Amino acid sequence: MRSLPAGSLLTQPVIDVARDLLGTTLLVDGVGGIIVETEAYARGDPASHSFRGPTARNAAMFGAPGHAYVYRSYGIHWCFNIVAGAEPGSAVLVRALEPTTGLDSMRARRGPAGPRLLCAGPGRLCQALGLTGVHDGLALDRPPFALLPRGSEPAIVAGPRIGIARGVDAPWRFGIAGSRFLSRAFPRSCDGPSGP
DNA sequence: CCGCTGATAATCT
DNA sequence: GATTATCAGCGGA
Repeated sequence: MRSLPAGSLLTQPVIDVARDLLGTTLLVDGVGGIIVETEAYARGDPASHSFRGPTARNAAMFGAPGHAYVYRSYGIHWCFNIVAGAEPGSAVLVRALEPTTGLDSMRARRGPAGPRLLCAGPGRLCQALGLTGVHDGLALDRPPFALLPRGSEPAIVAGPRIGIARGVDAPWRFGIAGSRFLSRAFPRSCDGPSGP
């Protein structure tokens, strides 16, 4: 199953790619769902792993767009990025999916959980889809990966990125407005029933 | 509902 | 030796 050629969408500025990936479907061995939350990490961005230049860990970030950058987080979890952007050293962290396919496989890996928490967060998402370091550097337009185009452009909300110590002012976290599958709510938005 | 804390290991200074 | 793009579990309001 082929989709989303690496040349077109993914070579725009990484901020744009982070927004354009919302609503697309990510599958790993046929298990996955709709991307509902992303974060952009740019070259020259103090929050990015690429900020201090290429290393063994971030090598994939300096490779071709359309490949995976997977790294271990806090010694426990994995985090999955889509290498993208007009410049090398940029990537989009995929933070949450709306699960649509292979829910049983996800529960088998994550344990019994409501659909809302299966892929809500970068660590949970990787556990549910079976993503690990072996996927680091792999191309996303061929198995086990599939990245399927979205239908129409969703309504998007933006806010500061989560869990970082530097670059906290950049509003480079993006989500589908009103999604129940986000890792956290967006601040100061009309997203949700109890808004101002 | 909210906030705090421990777990746990690669990576980098 | 410090830091880290996290999560589950717990306690309190």
